Amino acid sequence: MGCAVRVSKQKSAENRERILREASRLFRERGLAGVGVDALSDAAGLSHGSLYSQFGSKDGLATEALAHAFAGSAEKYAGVNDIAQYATRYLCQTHRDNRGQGCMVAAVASDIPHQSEAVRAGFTKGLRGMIARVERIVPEGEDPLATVATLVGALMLARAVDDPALSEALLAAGRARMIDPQGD
Amino acid sequence: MGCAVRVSKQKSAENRERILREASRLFRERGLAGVGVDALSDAAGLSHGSLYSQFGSKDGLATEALAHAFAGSAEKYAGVNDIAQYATRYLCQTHRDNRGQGCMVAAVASDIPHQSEAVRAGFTKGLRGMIARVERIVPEGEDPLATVATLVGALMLARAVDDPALSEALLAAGRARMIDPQGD
DNA sequence: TGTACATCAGTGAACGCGCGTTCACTGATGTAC
DNA sequence: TGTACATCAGTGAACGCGCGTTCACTGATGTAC
Repeated sequence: MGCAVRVSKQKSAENRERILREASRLFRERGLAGVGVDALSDAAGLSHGSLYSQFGSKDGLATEALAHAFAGSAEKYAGVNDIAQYATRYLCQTHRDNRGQGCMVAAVASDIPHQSEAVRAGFTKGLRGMIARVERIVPEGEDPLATVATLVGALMLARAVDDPALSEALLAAGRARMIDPQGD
Repeated sequence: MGCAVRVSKQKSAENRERILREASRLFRERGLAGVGVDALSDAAGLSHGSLYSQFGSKDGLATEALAHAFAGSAEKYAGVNDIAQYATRYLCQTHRDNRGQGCMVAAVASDIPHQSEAVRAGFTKGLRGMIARVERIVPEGEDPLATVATLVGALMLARAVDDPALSEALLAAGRARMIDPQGD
């Protein structure tokens, strides 16, 4: 029955890609500590040993899964060229409700202080990417760091609260701040 | 040797208070999933059984520890009556580096979607408290929800990144946005 | 006030479970000739 | 092109460990008389 065997280079690369795709989804959905190696390997249809063969440790996989997710975000927001469009796309119900395909920064930010150096470094690199993207489209004189903080904070809080009205209000407040920074 | 015995009502109330104080510190320092019941009871100098006697479950303790921390924050910020002072106190290195005594919202925000109904409800209540405090001191026309999102987001990201310069820049950007919302 | 006894905060051994990791093994792939 | 063999991606059993929770028990506290 389904015995372990050597696998072609192409198949192996496909497996690696699939592990990263599923891991970056699961980590965003449940947090870095919230997914075990069995859940990770099951989602990719492999045994947990294959995961060690490819990545060495759960931490190694987490580091690469972060990079994988950040690469996806870079692609997704590449064509966005004004801050209103960015905020509309970032602070919407779809993004709020689909953690698994969304922003890794907002998904794991408060886990990061408890992670390894490698993971923290990967997170920092990904956040810098987001900052650079925002920097290009932010109005003259606005600090892109404050804009990113508002985007990330509003999305995280909208996901955390148990009141749908407050959740929507948080998203709306963030969008309004981007589009009309003076308030009403 | 140190046998289990009944304890006076006063002693029991002191124990309860000490558990809550240590639990709300540890949860903020290491996250809700990052502290086990043994660590929690050890920190209070009791056995883990006493914790179940007082709170029923880890989740029950977490719910009360959240409320305890939020009550502390309410007291701490009660006397703050302009947004510049609030931001200066909230977005500083001391607050960033002392998670255990700081804002519970920023400490556990991205853990919350994975918690029980009771914990989410407690978090939402605490966040509403923070919003109400900010609402009173925010300039006319500014949305307090956006202000809170910026404060929380900036603090969380400042804690997450591994580059001290970027961390300080995130805090400074948040402060500047509060004090001079037009940017430079 | 003094005595008898029920209460219950706290103890500590034990539970089943899932965690991350190790390791001897498999056998088709890929390579050397 | 055909044959012999080393490589190594993936398998699955096993590991020690810490998790959250249960439970029979203890004995000073607090109460009823």
